[in-house]
Amino acid sequence: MAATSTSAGRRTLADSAYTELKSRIMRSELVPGAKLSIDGLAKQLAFSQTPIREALARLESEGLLARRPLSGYTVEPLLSAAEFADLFEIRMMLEPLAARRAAERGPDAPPEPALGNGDERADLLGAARTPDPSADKLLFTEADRRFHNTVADLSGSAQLAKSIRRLDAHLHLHRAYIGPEAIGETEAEHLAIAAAIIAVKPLAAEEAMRLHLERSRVRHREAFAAASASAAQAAEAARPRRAKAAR
Amino acid sequence: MAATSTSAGRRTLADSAYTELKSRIMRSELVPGAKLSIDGLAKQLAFSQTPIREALARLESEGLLARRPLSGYTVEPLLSAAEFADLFEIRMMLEPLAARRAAERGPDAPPEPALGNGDERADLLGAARTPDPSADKLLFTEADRRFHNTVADLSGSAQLAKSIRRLDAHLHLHRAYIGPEAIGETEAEHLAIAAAIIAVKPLAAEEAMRLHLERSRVRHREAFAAASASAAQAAEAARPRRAKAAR
DNA sequence: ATGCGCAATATCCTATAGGATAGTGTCGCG
DNA sequence: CGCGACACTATCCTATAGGATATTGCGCAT
Repeated sequence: MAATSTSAGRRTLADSAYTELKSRIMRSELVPGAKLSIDGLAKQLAFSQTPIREALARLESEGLLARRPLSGYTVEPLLSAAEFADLFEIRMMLEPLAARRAAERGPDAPPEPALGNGDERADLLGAARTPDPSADKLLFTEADRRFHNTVADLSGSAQLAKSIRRLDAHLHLHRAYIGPEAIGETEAEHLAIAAAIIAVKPLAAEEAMRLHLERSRVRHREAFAAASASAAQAAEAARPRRAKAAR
Repeated sequence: MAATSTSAGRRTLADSAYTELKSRIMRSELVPGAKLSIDGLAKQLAFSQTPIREALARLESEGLLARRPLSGYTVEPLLSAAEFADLFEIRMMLEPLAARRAAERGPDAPPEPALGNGDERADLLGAARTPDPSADKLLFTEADRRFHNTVADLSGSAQLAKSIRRLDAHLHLHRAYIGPEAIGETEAEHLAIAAAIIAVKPLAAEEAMRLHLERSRVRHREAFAAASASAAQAAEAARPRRAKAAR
């Protein structure tokens, strides 16, 4: 699930720290601009510094954190309006292709070993279904990401899947600000895409994804203003002396 | 230059280790499948384990290394033929757009603070020029990467630039296998793209980039076979008892 | 001869301590 | 009253040591 997948086996402390910190960023417990103290986190999570360090290095590589060599890590700022538009433009190029490929491959395509577990196809409809109309926003966020990642994996192209997967790292805040009525629309569009893929209709799948992204972009645009405003004041609140610093 | 840019200031040991290890992978001193011992590297580079750990974590996030939780890091395998094709298909979507944008912005575009230093435009022609017809292959590799990254930065879209930048991580081996006559062709195509951007001709720049990628794909395809064969036997040689393990 | 189980080793993972550096607050001077 | 220099503190960076785990090699039974 993580972009940096720990294939299988034991969960090491570095993995736990990585998951925990990423979750906090997703939940907006760590607002953009907040400073992450390295041994502060170590004490707080009851880990040593080394696993924290490793987790922070990964998060920096993903673009969620910024590092200033002898000064510490800070949470990267929110997407600007221009970056937001660019992001959707890129998605609009990549994801419809992924949907088309997923449909083209058909139900009995050879399972790509490098990609997911192989049961993505069975999971497709499940992933398309959003958890609950009035459930936690975070669940919706996660479900949305999961569906798009599932389609990306089904495309059979590891490169494409990785590119798509890396894009949505910055969408968490905007997703969180989406309205409840949008959840139903999103689910319907997801189901349409899934249906086209299952029915092996490549062009329909591509078009459905394109439509979904276009509508999603409009939906998010409203949420974008709210998120920006909220984040701005949160960042302002974080500016004073170690306000939101991780204790 | 590195995808994980260390903004500015001091170079920490972790940065040095990161650069050194990445360089070794680029030079094929570390072949795919080779095992990277963590304290072996520490002794060899005369660092402690912690900075090595941090460097490895970053390289893993970039996709150059694979990690198995309690077993160590290994160099990721070379691109398969299918992945190679996919990679160029993605580049073909992203990079022409970047070239067009770079030309559209014109010479006096507001310098994007989040992006490079701002002197990319002045550097464009310099970057287009390949170092030497018969120079080291590694220099060509680096120059090629630099030119494409420069164009990506000039696009003004941070998201687009990051997406493009992340793609070329796996191209190093194939670039290294390119023939000397291809270097001249590459330079000519680069110069054409740069000229179109400088002349503020968006459509020409886009088309020039598309043409360059198409020709590049054909050129690389031949190199691909050679690289695959060589890498296969190298991986075979690395299979036996810790053959290429980092001492 | 082949497959299985056990022991030894190398390696990773984690914890703690010390040196170095950037940021902050205070004091004194112009 | 404003500004510069100094010292202090918090934090990062690096190094070393010990416990836990996977892998490897050997021996034995089938």
